[in-house]
Amino acid sequence: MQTYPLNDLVDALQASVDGLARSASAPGTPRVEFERPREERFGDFATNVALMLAPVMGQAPREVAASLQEQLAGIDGVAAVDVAGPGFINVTMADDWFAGVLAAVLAAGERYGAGVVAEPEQLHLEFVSANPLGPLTAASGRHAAYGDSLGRILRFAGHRVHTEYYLNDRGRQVRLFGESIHARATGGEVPEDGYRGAYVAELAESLGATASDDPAVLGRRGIEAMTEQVRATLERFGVAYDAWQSEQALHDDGTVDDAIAALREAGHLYESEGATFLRTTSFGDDKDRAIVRADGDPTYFASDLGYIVHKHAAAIDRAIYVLGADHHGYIGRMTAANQLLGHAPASLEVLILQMVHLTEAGEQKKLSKRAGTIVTLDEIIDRIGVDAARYFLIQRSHDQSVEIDLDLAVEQSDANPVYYIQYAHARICSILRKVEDELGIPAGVALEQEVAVPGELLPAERRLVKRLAEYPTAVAQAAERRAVHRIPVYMHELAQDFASFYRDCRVMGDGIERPTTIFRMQLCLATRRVLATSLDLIGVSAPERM
RNA sequence: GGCCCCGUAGCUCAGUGGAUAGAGCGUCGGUCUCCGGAACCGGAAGCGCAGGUUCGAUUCCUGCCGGGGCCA
Repeated sequence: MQTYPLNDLVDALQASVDGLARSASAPGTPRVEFERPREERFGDFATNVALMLAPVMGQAPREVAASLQEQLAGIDGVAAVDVAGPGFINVTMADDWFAGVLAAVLAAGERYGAGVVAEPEQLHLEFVSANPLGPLTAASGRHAAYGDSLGRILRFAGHRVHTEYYLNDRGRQVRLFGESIHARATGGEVPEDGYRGAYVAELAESLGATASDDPAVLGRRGIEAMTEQVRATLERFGVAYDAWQSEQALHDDGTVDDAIAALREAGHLYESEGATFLRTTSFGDDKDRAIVRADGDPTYFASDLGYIVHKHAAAIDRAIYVLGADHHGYIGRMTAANQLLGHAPASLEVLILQMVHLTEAGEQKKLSKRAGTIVTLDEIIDRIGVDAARYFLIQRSHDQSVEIDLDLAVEQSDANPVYYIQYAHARICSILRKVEDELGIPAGVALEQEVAVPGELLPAERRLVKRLAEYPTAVAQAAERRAVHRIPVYMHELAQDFASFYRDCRVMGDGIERPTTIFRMQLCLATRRVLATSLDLIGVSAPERM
């Protein structure tokens, strides 16, 4: 596990806390966490660990804080330690420590903030997996943006991640899809619950479908064509999978049969009214689930069983499913199936994404793929661009529904926070260009110089370095909690801190000595680095000019 | 009827037990001889309701009310 300056500070205090807890034979020891103090004048970092340690020590919080205070004061880089309020410990860092942080960022380069997980896992991450029976919708766009970003974050944090799109390319829907295409080609009636979107007619034409075509064949060909379209949309959206897994292939290669055989062997199956059921209730599901219908046709759930076997064939620690809120009912049967197949409960993790609402002209749009009233991901990208779309779709917690006002996104795109962050990046590039042009100091020269604080740090400089120091923590939180939105929140804060620095601290100009210019260039370089890597974590570009 | 998510500022949302609850948009008022004004500074404005656990609850638990969704 990679550690960074802030980790070192936490570890040092943790050691003191552990020692104190041991000396008092306390049963447990609280975990040290640093946060921002209530007010900046209190110090650079604050911790409430004394408040948590007090009950297990049987002492007053302020007493505990006082004992920790001495030990903290002895740590390298700590300038002052104060106890405040009910027992908060506020720490002020020395300028040298800030220089050390900056040096650490520059030395780590694009790997700064990487490798923060203590126990790396082999992860299988499945997301989107929308039926290829139509174009990707806005909701799929959220899944794509979230899943892809999560994959990037988990990898960056230190996990090994394999991403997959599961393709539902068999079953009743495929037949219906073929019949719908056939109907469009011949001018006949689209089946009762068939697909009516305009794209079906276009598909019929591009496939050259005629009345003599077999609907079943049309369905397969239609799915192939739609899959290619889905793939193209995702590629345009910056989303690439390690693999695409066909449902049909799981049947063709015997994986589904093997899964069923294994479950039968273990005695988890039974027959009822001609159908075969899996005893998912033995692991908490609401009811047992059919896996083979009375007519001998395997259900979708049977395919899911095969897919679980397929995922675990790669010796993974955990399979992560990103599902929509409309699929939360699947959690029970999936977790049960995972355990019936002999895997530990923790080896399957389901993340539920809430819905995406689109509003236009002041009213919420009703979306239905079958009725053909959809807003496609391609349309959204056309209107607001990949960067804004990805940012919009992940900036909220995954268990919060997302609203996109299409009019606002177009007309007031300047108000989009993604531009604010990109602007900070572009502005830094501009400053560095200017310093090179006018003073003849290229970025490379500043990078090679040892970091040295010229004189005393200004508040805006301290704020900016502190924010940079917090980046590894933000990455770790995003990864641990699967909280992709932590990244845009962090980036925005960083961009704000840079804006204040820009206002208060000139990199070049009258009265700015060379050491100051070099130091501030280094600050710019470190900030640009973190902006660029964090933007990349969510698949958004970091432009040098806007 | 059962289950899931949500209720924080006018709006959209951060904040998974600790100090005086934050940001964007909107609003009101300021800042342009200055490295990019797509900017900066400041003001007004908020935890749905009621219990419980705790030294301490926006956060955890229960009930109610309200919004959304899935299943039957």
